[in-house]
Amino acid sequence: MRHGVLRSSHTPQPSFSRGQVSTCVRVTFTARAGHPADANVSRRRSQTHVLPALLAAPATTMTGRAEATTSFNAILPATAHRAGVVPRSSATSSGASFAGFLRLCPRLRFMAENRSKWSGPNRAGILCALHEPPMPGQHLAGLNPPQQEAVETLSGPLLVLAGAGTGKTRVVTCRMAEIVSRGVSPSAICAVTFTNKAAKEMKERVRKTVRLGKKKLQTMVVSTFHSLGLRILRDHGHHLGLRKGANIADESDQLSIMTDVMRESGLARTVIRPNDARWKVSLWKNQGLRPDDALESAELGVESTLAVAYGRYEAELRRQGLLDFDDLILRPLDLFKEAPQVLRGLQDQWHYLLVDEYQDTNGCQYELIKAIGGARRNICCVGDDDQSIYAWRGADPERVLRFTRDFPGAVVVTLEQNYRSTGLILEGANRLITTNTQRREKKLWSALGRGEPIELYIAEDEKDEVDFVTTRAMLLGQKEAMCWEDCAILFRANSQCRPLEQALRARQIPYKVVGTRSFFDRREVRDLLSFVRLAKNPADDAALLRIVNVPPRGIGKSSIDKVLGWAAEDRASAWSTMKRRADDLPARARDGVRSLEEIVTTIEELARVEGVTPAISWLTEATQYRDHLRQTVDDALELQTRLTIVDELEDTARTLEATSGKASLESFLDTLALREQDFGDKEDQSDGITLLTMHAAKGLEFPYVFIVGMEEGILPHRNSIGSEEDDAPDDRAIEEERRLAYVGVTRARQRLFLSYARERTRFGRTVKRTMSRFLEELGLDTLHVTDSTDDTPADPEVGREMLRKIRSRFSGGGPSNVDSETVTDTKGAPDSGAAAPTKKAAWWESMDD
DNA sequence: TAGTCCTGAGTTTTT
DNA sequence: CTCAGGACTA
Ligand SMILES: Nc1ncnc2c1ncn2[C@@H]1O[C@H](COP(=O)(O)OP(=O)(O)OP(=O)(O)O)[C@@H](O)[C@H]1O
Repeated sequence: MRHGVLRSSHTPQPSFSRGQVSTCVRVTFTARAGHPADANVSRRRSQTHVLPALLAAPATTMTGRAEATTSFNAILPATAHRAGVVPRSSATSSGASFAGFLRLCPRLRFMAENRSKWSGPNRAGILCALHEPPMPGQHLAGLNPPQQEAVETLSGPLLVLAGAGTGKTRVVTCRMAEIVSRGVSPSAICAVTFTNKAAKEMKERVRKTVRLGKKKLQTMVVSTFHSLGLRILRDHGHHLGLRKGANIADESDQLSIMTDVMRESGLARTVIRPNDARWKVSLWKNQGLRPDDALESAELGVESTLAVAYGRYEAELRRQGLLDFDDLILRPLDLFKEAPQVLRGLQDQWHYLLVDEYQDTNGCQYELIKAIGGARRNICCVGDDDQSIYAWRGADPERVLRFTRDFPGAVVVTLEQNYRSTGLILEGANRLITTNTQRREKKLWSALGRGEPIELYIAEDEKDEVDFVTTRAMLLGQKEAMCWEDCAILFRANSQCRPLEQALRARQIPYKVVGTRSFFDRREVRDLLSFVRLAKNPADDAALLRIVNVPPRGIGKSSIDKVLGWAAEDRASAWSTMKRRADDLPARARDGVRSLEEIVTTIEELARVEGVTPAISWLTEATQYRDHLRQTVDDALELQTRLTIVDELEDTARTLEATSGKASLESFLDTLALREQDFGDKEDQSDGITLLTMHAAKGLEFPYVFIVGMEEGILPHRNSIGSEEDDAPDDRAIEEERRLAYVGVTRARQRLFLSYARERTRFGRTVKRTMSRFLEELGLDTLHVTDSTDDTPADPEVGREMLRKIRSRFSGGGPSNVDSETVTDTKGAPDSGAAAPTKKAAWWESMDD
């Protein structure tokens, strides 16, 4: 078959989007041999490139089933080898390498999974190879010998220590399946992960692996550490004197409480910013240091004053019946001391504990798990010291290496085969990580062939960089039939996300953002939830203060101060005091208190009787929150955004109750506080490119990965580099950054695109940037580099550089020309606009257009 | 009490 | 540059 250009002749739907192509898009496959540009394309494509293109054609043009199967059978082994995906010896249509090969073909996978009409003999085989593991009940079949050993080691401490993509998580899920298949009740299993995303992913994998009904399955605990801690506190917190309605303090509550206690402790915000103070206190808590311990270990001066403030902070939280995130881990430990019978109960309940990403557990989390493991010590941890990226939060990168000391007699299993990435990606990752000195040496190899080289794009500026990403992504959609959902864009900091979103939106490429906290941190959400919090826990002064006069109801600053004064005298909560002594306030304020009281009690009643959804709807009505917004927000677009946020909050309640039945205010607030549920009603995880930080990406994988901002100052982050005057750069910090880069790189299965910008506009100033040291360490000479200005190596001569810039502005594509390949194809398939996949722009996205 | 204007600080990563 | 929070005035 000749190479050619895929051109959609009917709907502008050149890219392939799962779930959208129920009817075949007609694609003409035009051979373009002889075109001057083709020589270039062919040469470049002679590696794996050709493969997806070939597969894309039959998938869209074929109608007959027989044709489909024969074509696949004919093409697969040969092409696979030619493409370098599978070594010749294993390039057959059966066995593990076939599976590996299939995983690299999103299009094929899509067909096998979604086109029920296609039922050729290979379908079962393909599905079998793709699904994880092959079929429910056959979980052992998809494992290599060391994995099997780990899965079958069912008693005593077990550590799986292995590099990225070696199937550690698969071990965890299959081990759970194995436990269940031996007749153990799923309720005896508790699996813990670090992030919501990972927990969700694991639940999904378990669901596919275990042969169990939904009911039974739900008795199995698969959750994050924090949600596990909260569960324990909710069930048994009364032993600690924990108030029934204890609320979870969000970041801004923590901040305002911290600001208060700092003032009381005589700690000026110029000395240490409240946010930094909060951060430091959180670190103490994560290390398991109580206020006394902190005071003892603190250096004299600011730190010891802060330790005092820490004590007050804790007291204040307790007074208001609040828990901060760290308490969710810390307080269960107190509980176990206070009420050993509770611990014994848990030990009896969970006979099997599993911890994913063990390298990220901090001191307290370790204690928690160890305690629940008890004498049975039936703890299975999987991890990779090279992927430890949470030291800043109290995790100890060496903890995973200490496992055998912490749990004497532990079985340790190591895995060496990487099933995720193609060779060149893996080699780069290995080169990068071996630069670290503090690490355990590991073997890591891949049988997936060399694959494509890692690509590096050197952009002119930040705009050029995002242009590159979107252009390249569209191209991959057109040429390689990339599903949007097979693609992810990774970045170091959340702030890098916005520009990407804008660019994607401009091209109408669908996307989804993972874990951005922006929804929950919106003022509208926090306001409305504060009413709910108050309804649940009248002692929650933080919540009261936020909404006491929102929307304005005549309770001004002086009234509030009065109430706070009385409350302090009586040692009572602000809300109860306010209600009790409303008559001592000015008439307007008194009326305000009465109406607030009415609102709060009604929320509670409504929620109790009818559920959260009506309670929230009623709340927005009763407070006339929407009208309030209409009055205070002038900008029409901004208003629209905020109104939609209110809608989305209602939808969130609705979604929660639709999936798990009538909910209590508590479970609603908890779910939101722990960010366990996506915001709004988008349970229908629409297809789209995934945008997420490298931290959030840990444990996930994508065939196509972009990593942006490969610059000194971003990755490694400048706070980790150490200041210029500082002679001793912080090696530990740099090594963590390097591990972070390693995590990012190892998310990619098939293609990896790195990029950085030569200059960036920050705070209105244009700043020159330099390439990340990690690029050098990955092996710059192995990267396929494309420069924004030219493909020839950068010329130091300034004049010529400028000339090039000018020239590129006039050459049709604008300054954002990607590599020659791109240009060629854009000509072939005239910009058909963004792919069809329509994504209704989510509410929060319309904000900054 | 509520709205407007101005200053100054901000960019790490998660629950 | 942009947004948030503080000071100031009606
Ligand atoms: N024995 C196996 N045969 C074929 N594929 C496998 C095998 N084990 C795991 N895989 C596949 O390899 C990929 C990586 O597996 P998994 O996510 O479990 O790795 P991991 O070690 O947890 O990675 P990370 O360290 O990045 O979290 C997955 O796509 C998984 O399906």
